[in-house]
Formats: sequence, C-alpha cells, structure tokens
Amino acid sequence: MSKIELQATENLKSAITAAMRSGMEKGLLPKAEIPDFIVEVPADLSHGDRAANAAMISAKAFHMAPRKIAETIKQELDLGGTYFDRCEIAGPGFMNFFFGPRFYVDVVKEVLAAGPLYGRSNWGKKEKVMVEYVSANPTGPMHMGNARGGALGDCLASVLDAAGFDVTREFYVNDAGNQILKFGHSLGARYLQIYKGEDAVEFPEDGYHGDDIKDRAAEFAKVNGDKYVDVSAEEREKALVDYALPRNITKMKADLEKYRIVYDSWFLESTLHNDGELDEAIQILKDRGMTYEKDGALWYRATANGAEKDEVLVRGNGTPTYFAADIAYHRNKFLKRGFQRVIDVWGADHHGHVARMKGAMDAIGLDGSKLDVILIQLVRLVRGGEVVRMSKRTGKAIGLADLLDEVPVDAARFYFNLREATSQMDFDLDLAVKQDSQNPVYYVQYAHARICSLLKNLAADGIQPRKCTDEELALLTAPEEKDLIRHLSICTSEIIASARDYDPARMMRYLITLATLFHKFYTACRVKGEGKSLTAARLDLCMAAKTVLNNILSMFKITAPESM
RNA sequence: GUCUUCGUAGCUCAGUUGGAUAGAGCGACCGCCUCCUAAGCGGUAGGCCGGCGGUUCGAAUCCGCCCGAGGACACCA
Repeated sequence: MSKIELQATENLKSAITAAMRSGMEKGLLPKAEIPDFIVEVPADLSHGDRAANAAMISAKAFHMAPRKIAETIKQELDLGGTYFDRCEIAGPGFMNFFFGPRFYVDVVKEVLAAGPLYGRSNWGKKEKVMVEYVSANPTGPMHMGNARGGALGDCLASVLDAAGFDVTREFYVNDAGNQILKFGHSLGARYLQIYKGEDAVEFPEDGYHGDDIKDRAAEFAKVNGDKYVDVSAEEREKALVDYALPRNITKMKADLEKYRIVYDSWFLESTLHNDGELDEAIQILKDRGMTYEKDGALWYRATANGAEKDEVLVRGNGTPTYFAADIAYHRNKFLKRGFQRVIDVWGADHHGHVARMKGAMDAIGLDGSKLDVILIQLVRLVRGGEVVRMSKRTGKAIGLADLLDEVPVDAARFYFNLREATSQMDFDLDLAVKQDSQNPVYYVQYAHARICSLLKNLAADGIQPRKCTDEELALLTAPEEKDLIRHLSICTSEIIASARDYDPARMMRYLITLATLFHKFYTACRVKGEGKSLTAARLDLCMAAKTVLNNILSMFKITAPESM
C-alpha cells in the first residue's frame, strides 16, 4: 500500500488549514469558516509540485484580495511536518509548493520495498463487485464489439482489484430463450439439407446464416448419421443444440483464453429458468403490483419508474422475454450472491436497456443505483487508411478470432484500452503490428527492455542493484530524475482515479508518460561508469521504474519483454 | 421525432469536481550515436477548443439554442 504521495497532499492541506487558523487568531484574517479548498497537481509542472486554491476560494468569505490572503497564509505556514520545503505565490493567488529532497528519497524506497504490490491500495474497502463482460451470444463467433468489451472489461476488473475491490469476473451465457430456439431451427435446417439437398429444405428467414452453423450440423451428421432425419423437429433440434452449444462455449473459452481473459464464473441463463428464479422474480413484480396483462402477455409497468413505455415480461405464447430473465439474473447477482456493486459492460446498442434495468432493480426492491453499465461504443477496423468490414479470408465480418490471427494480443489489449469506452474508435490494423515508435505498445515495452538490458550490462561488470542509503538516493537531483520519481509517486492515486471513473485508458496514458520520462532520464543520465554511489542510486531508480512498468503491464496482461 | 455518445493542431486524442501562456503522440521539417538498445532524445512549424448567446473575478470545462457525426428506440437479445 503506497502512501507517500497521498500523505504528502493530506499533510499539506492540514498545514494550510492550520496556517489559516493561526492567521485568524492573530487577527490577520477575519474569523470565518474556512472554505473547502483543493490541493492539486498543477497542469504546468514548472509552477510547482502541488498548487492550492485556498486563497482565491476564500476571497469572498474573507472580503480580502486573494494575493493578500495568500501572503498571510504563507507567513503563518509551517511546512515542517510535510514533504514540501518551499511555497510561492503566483498569478491571481495560487499557492505553489515544492517537494523537498526527502520526498524523492522516500518514493524510491517505497517503490522498491513494495515491489509487485506497489500501486495497490484499499480504496475499494474489499467491496464485492462483479464485472460482467463480453457475454457473447453462444450461437456464433465473437465479433469486434466483443473484442473491445473483452479488453476493457478485463482490464477494468484488474484496475478495480488493484484499487482494493473484491472483484469477480463473469460471463453470462445466453443458453436459453428465443435465440436458442432460432439456433435449433437453423441447425435443424442445415442438418436436413445435408440429407435432402439444399433446395429441398427451406432455411428460416430469421435464422443464423453463418458457415459455423453449417459446420456444426455437418459435425453432428458425421457423429450421428441420418438417425435424426425422421424424428420430430423438436427432438432433432434439441439433439443438435445439445451437441453444438457446449462446443460453441468451449470454443469461446478457448478464444478468450488466447486473449488472456479467464473468468471466475460462467453463469448459464438456463439455470434461472430451471431452478425457478425467473418465476420468483416475476412473482415478486406481480406481488408488488408492477405488472398487468394485456393482449395475452404479461407486462411490466416500466412507466411507473419513469420509462416511456412498458415492457413485456412473458409473451403471449407463454415464453419469458430476455428482459425478464435479465431481471432475475441481476437479482441473483445482488441478492443471492451478495454483490454490493455490479458493473455490466454492454455494446452501445443496448443503451435503451440501461434505464429499464435500473428501474426494474428498484421495482423489485433492490437498488438500481448499484448497477453501473458501461456502454462500449463502436469500433471500426482500418487498414491502409480505409475502413475494413469483411475478412479477406472468410468473406465474413471480422471477428475476435480473426483479429488475433492478425494482431498480437499485447497490441489488441493495449489499443482497446487506449480510448475511453464512450468514444468511438478506429482500430488501425497496420499500426498495431508496426514495430516502431509510432506504435505505443512498443514504445512502452521498449522502456522495459532497455532497463533489463542495462541491468545485464552492469551485471557483466559485477554491479548488482543494492539497497542504497538515504544519502545516496539524495544524489538523484537531475530534473529528469525528479520528473521520473514524481511520476512513479502518483501510481497509486492514478489507479484509484482509474477505478473511480471506470476508465482503464487512464492507466495506459500513465504508462506512456512513464515510458517517456524513463527514456528522457536514460538519455540525460548515465548509469554505468558514474561514481559508485550515483551509479547505485540510479540503478535503484531504474529498478523502481521497472517495477512500476511491470506492475501495470501485468495488470493489463501485456508482456514486459526482457529484450527487443 | 425522442433518447444517447461525441465535436479540441493535418491525423488520433488528453485536458482530473470552472483556474495560471490550451497539451501529448503521430505526420512534416531541422538536429543528436568513438558512450548502458537511435524501437530513443532535442528543436521548429501547426489552434476562433463546431457556432451563437448566458452564468462567473475567471469557461475547452457549467446552462440554453443551433450546426455536424455515430448509435438506440421489437411480444430480438
């Protein structure tokens, strides 16, 4: 658990508050409530390491000019218990603070002491949170939306874990309901076509037209021969679904594992139908007066929770809708399994579903505000500056498996997390495989490889990293060294911010900046061949940078190569 | 039409609950390896923050209207 940077800010805040109180007691400032001011990292670092707006924000309450207030605070300020050793007043009344040498020494020591745990915190207080993502339809292969959702959901789960949440990753398998019937019809038609000819059997208009359906039907025929040709459609389709579905799910698991996504649980929708939870959920809504019957269907009074129109729970033909199952599913997450917070990663096309799911949670007696939905915007694949829709090889839409054939997993995971979920993005296939500085994946990995190479080089001369004394670490005073250390220090708060905003892309930006600062340090400061103490101190700094690079890359399941 | 995500450098995007001269990467141009990986570093050029109003000491950020792009509005999932 890293504390120094958070502590530095907190202590400074207390010191400023104390200075204002002292000013009031001496009659230098009017006795008034101290407004809630902030201490932040200034946009322009040349201004200082931290900036406080205390003077400006108090101007109204104190009826004093901000600069005058700032002067008084500065005069009364005791920085003794903080990591700061200097304060400057600037602009309209900003107070800028500068770290003293002890800060830099302590950060390097802290990173090295914490090692793989550096950056982790208890911010989430072990709250039980579920991240559900991908949850692709098991009737066919996964598409690009699943690829982006997979990278984002998986990395978000990691970020939450690092920020101190108790995280469970889940895949919801839609192995029941309408689309499974459709799946069965499609398989049935393809199976019969094998024995009766393509023209003799009509393929359902709304069926799944993909080749994967043909392939599964053919596999099934190879195993079972024609013995399902003359049985009832129901029996035939059940046998086909029972054969194909587990194989599709196994294939999805395999594809996702290639993508380095491993779930804690695969939740089958069918269990909700089979164990009565679905009926239970519908019954509760009935009991609460949230339903009515119309045109032979059972409706949910969504309009009671502000929705524009009501929704069907059970169709006229007696089968429940996806929506009904989803209510039961989310009730299961919250109530049966005790998740305190549930995050769903969905495609942007589901956005109409968000408000009514939250409303339904309230309607069923749970708290809809504990359900957060991240809507992933569209991905366009681009090659040679042009949008590509179809795979050249298969002629079909490019899927997750196709993408991973073409692009390294490292690049895919990196790229999909480079942008916020809410922004539409272009995935440049040319860039993702390019092995040069245009490609941020390599840029970051190169920083790690450079450190490893440096270590090898020094080891050949018999120099190993060792624990430096405070005096030795205090030699790290070059601007490039201080910039790098300062960036290392904010790792924990960046992870927390990332978790708070559900924005793993923030960590990718942190990582790129970290690489930049290391490369600058590397160019400006030599490690090898300096004095013994300075070499040792710089080596420690390299180890600290390597540690943080490693921690974040492994958090995102991107490899950190020893050499490139 | 209603809802929703957006609009910032040539391109792709940052910009943290309103703050200091609006940033980065790529692309363009110019430099830097007798020295730990040049997959790197430095420099130059490039902006009416979509537009118009409003709130504020202060707006890329908040509010309203307009313009433009993507997505959603099923007894589908």
